[in-house]
Amino acid sequence: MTKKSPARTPRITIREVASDAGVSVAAVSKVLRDAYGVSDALRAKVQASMDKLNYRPLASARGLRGRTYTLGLVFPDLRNPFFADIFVGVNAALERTQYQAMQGVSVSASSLVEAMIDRQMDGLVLIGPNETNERLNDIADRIPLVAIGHHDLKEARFDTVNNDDQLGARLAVRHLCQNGHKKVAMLSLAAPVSTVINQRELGYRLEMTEQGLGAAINIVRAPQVLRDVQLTVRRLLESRDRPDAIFCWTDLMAFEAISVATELELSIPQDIAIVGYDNTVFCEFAQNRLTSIDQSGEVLGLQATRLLIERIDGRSQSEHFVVTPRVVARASSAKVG
Amino acid sequence: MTKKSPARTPRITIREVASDAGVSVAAVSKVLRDAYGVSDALRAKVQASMDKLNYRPLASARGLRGRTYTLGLVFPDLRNPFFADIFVGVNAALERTQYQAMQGVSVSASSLVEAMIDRQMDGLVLIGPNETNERLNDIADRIPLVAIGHHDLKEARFDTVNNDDQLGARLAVRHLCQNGHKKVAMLSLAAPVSTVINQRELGYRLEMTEQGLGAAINIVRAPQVLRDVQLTVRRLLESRDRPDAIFCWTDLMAFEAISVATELELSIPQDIAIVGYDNTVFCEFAQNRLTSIDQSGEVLGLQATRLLIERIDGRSQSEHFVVTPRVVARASSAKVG
DNA sequence: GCAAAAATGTAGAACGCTACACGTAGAACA
DNA sequence: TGTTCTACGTGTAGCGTTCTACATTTTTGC
Repeated sequence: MTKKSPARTPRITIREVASDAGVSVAAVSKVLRDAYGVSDALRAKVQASMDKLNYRPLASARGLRGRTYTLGLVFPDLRNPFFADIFVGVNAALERTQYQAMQGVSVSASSLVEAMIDRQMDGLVLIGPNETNERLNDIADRIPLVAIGHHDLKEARFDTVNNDDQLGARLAVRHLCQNGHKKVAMLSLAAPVSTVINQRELGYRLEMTEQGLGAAINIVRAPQVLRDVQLTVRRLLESRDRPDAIFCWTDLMAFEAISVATELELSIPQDIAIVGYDNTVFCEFAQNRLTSIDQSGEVLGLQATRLLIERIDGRSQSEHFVVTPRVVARASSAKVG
Repeated sequence: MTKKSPARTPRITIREVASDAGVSVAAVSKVLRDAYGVSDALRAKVQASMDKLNYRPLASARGLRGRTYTLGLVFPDLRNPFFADIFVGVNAALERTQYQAMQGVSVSASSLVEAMIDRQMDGLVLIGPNETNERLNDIADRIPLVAIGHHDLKEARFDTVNNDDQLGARLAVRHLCQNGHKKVAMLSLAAPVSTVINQRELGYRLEMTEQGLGAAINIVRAPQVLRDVQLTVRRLLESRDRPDAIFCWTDLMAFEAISVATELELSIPQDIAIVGYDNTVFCEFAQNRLTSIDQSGEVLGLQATRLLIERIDGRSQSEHFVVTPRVVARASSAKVG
């Protein structure tokens, strides 16, 4: 089955570095790990040899005894450009460390997480995980874990990084109300993909009530499939008592809402105002001009990575970092009347 | 520096499986690798033990002797949803294999590739690599390699998967001409990110000439930065002899072009027609309605993965797979006049 | 100046797996 | 009957690191 592959030049090993520098293998390892008990002279000598031979430690071998200096990022999907922001933050945090991030994508994180554990990741960042608290705790028992976008914190044995989704939703509703929109509907997701949705729906409900619009509360849930979202929005916009604003749980959905509204020749924001969530780069485009809630993905990624490395280094008490979201107002929700 | 981490339950090893099944470690390894010389009875016994103990082989340990069953994907950027299509194809190809894909993102693949080699990836798929043929050959000498979106094939020691970018560009121009647009400009990238650009520019030139529009050839190059693209497009659209169509090298750029045109209150396609490349999901939206060239990312990903696994299994002669692109016409390039 | 403590370096046993080299038993062949 | 194959299992030496335990040297304290 497996034929012989063409011979490849063998790698430089720690042994060769040691012999080149005239020291022991253990000494080189110490330098590598920045461990205790290394004189400046030794370090310099070893560094010189490593540079000269262009030595790079092999992660698998390191992993067998210690760590691999690899972090796993688990994304729920690659389509949403918001995740790119998170990634930028992760990379910023990794700068000047030995760590490297590897991403995986999966709808149900389960099997991917196992695969990452098999591959000796030193720690995991789960983004918007569709998992119960219990399941996450199980994972955390096996590998240092940080979750971005998970709000169920009872006895969490892992760290979390979130924006305040409840507040974000409230800000969206408040902003719409301030601009004269009353019948604010919310476009949400049918399958509760994560606890994030619950928080946003809750925030929406609370703020609507607080604004005295309790009677207008209207949460419409669409499946994640493109076609179905459009159908759902169309039904909403063609309904007898059409809302005058939609708060969409994600920019991506908001763009679809804009699309349907455009097709129905409704004008935005006069006939229907729209607010999204994530403040993706696409919001800026003139054809969208989408008001959105910014949760600074970059900060989320940066903090999550920071916490993860701390955890790998031994911290066992959980920490929970929260970012305050803010409204970025654009034309799609401008004042009317 | 490194504190003691909380004790984690130790992993099940191949030794425990062997002892549970009452066979040798070597036998278990054979079953694991589907190697020659295993009776059905033995296999069944071992499988049962593995299932019972919930055994999972450790990739690092495997990597030290054989392969890790991990493939590395190198993306140039995460923002472009086109890459998500490629990823879908990759995963389809990996179904029912032991392999798992890990992604990394980097503008200059260099250091990421090194990191992936350090981490014992069995092979690499480089997507739209900004690298010379020579450099890619160097990498291919060290690890099985497939490039998606690389056209410089002289003596390539790796496989490539491409759509016919030259043809794609020709189709775009031809389509625009057929719909009555004459002064077709091309919006390209300032820094030649990959050989893909050259091919598309070449196709544009050739087809323009063939259509008798050689005099109207106009390639405008913008840096990859958002703000600069908008500036470049604005300058183009406000110029004395404004083109009546723009062929954009990427959907993402096309959306920006639409944005600027909208701001300038030009109507699409009457004042300016626009065609993109990649046929991203966003093209479908009513606010974009973007005509685009489809290069079926899913097929690209699938084929690349297939080729890579073949190569890991020992093939050393290069193969080059080409997908034929097609025009997906939408309103942004409709017939005028 | 001498003991104790601190600093610096080394040897060598793992880590979990693969793959080579072999051993054995039964089948096929002459 | 003996001989050669083939199929199936096993023993074990690494793969390239880390890390504990220990040996040696230097510094410190008095």
